[in-house]
Parts: sequence; C-alpha cells; structure tokens
Amino acid sequence: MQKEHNLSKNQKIIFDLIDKSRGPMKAYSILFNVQKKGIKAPLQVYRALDKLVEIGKIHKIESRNAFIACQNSNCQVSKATAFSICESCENVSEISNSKLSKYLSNFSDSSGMKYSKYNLEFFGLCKKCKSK
Amino acid sequence: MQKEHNLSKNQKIIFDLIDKSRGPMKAYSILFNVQKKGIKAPLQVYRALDKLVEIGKIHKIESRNAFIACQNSNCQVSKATAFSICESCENVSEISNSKLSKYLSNFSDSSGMKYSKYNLEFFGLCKKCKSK
DNA sequence: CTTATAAATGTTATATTATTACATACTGTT
DNA sequence: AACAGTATGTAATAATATAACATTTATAAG
Ligand SMILES: [Zn+2]
Ligand SMILES: [Zn+2]
Ligand SMILES: [Zn+2]
Ligand SMILES: [Zn+2]
Repeated sequence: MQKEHNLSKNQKIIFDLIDKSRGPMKAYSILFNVQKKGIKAPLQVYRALDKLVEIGKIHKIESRNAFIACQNSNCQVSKATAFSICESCENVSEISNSKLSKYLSNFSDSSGMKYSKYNLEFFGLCKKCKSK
Repeated sequence: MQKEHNLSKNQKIIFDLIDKSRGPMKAYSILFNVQKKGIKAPLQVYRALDKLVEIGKIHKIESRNAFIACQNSNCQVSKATAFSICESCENVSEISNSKLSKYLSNFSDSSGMKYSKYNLEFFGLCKKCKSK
C-alpha cells in the first residue's frame, strides 16, 4: 500500500509537470516551465525535488542530473532504483524486475557494510536506436 | 591483460593525484591541488578526467560528482562499475565481485534494449560508522 | 625527413547545476 | 493561543561543467 502524501502547492505543480513529461527533466528546465505558475527561483524547484525524491514520487537519474516520475506504483521511497538509459536518444525508463531488485536488495559482501539503498543505471541502445 | 596506455603529462599528474588520495576527489579540488604543477584551468582537469574515465583508470561516482582510481586491476574500461558508499563518512570503495558483475553484465529484460554498460551505487553505513 | 592526422594543451569566457542565508507563512497539535 | 514542524519567498553565491578558438605535441605513412 502506498502511503498518501499530501503534496504541497509547489510540490504538486512540479510533480505534475515531471509526471506528464515524456522523459527525465532537468531542474532548470522545470524552473522555466513553472515560472508561469509563480515558481521563480531555483531553490523552490530544488526543495520540491528533494521532497519528491524523499517520498519516492520521483527519482534522480544521477548520470544525467535529471528527474523522472516513478514508474513503479510500489516505489514508496527511493531506496532501490534501476534505470535503462539509451545513450543515443537519451530515453530513460525505470526497470521493474523483481528478480533484479531481490538480488540487489539482498546483496552483501565481505566489507561488513550494511546496504540500505542502491541505484543502478544501465546504458545501451534502445530498440529504436539499435535499428537505425 | 591490461593494455598499456601512455598517459600524457596532464593525465599523469591528475591520475597520480587521484590514485594516491584516500577517497574520491572532486574536479575543483583536483584543480586546486595541481595548480602548482601548471594546470590552471578547469577544462584541463575535465579533459584529463574524461580520458582517464574512458580508458578505465578512474571512475566517476555519479551521485557525488567525484572521481576515484580504479581499484580493480582488470577494469580496462569503465563499462561495469559498482561502488559502496557510506552515507555517513562518505567512504567509497569499488566492489569487485565476480558473481555480481556476471549477473549484471548478463542482465536483460523485455524492453529489447541491448545493455553495454552499467553503473551501480550501493549506499549504507560502513563498519566503522555502524558501530558509532 | 616531410607530410598528414590525431591527440593533447593553453586560455578565456560562459553555461549549468546546486546551495547558503535569512525572513516569512502555513499546517496541524496541544 | 502557543508551539513545532513544514513549506515558501527572495537574493546572492557556490560548485560543477562546457564552448570556442588557437597552438603544440605525438604517431604513423610515404
Ligand atoms: Zn520508482
Ligand atoms: Zn534510443
Ligand atoms: Zn574499476
Ligand atoms: Zn562510514
């Protein structure tokens, strides 16, 4: 069950924008797009992004400094994320593969480190770009 | 067998610095540290970093915008990287686990995407920080 | 050795991404 | 009403990264 988070005004504006965008959005592109809604400063964007990431409504694609709406209905928090990224068209999608997530969530090694979170980014060519 | 790359002057200066540093280094910290060696501009640092990443001598820790020397003697190129990152002390180490790398290198899903590269970052608390 | 080519360097300016600091307002609880 | 926690507004600035252009050095072929 997904906990309902009542998004604040700015959080909602920014989440809605990211959610309906086709791909990942960058912070300043978000800023540009929400200026007509009264959000004027980078910090307002970054604060909303931080919160949305924290509650798992969006994820950050670290290698791209961009943000994407969670595509798994069950990502309550951003603790276990995996993405596939096309290096040609920059299309990004969230991988939802229970075997993979189980494997990684249970991963441990000899370092004695306790892992509580991971982020995995796969790179390659998507179907479309491969056939070009 | 590791191909020998003859590093250029700037590449060598910057690699040596990263290699002997304890943890990941950020670009502008590198810049600061090599100014006495005649490297004066960010671009000189970024160019060397790009090349060193390309040939696998260093890796970028995407979530930290920082660079670390490859700790696997066999990473010829930065195609398959995994790191463990302590969220308390920011200690980073490269994970060298053949099962994990095999699992991820062979990963494929129904998207039809051909994966040629991945980067995985695990987060948690290291042994030291756990026991505090 | 000369010529051609690719790789690396030097330099200035600028673009992009993200945070600090401080003041104010809203929301829910006691 | 008083309090605590969360969110907002605003300005300034820090941190990260790239564009553009001129020059030099290394590598390989002829
Ligand atoms: Zn998700
Ligand atoms: Zn593509
Ligand atoms: Zn490596
Ligand atoms: Zn630690």
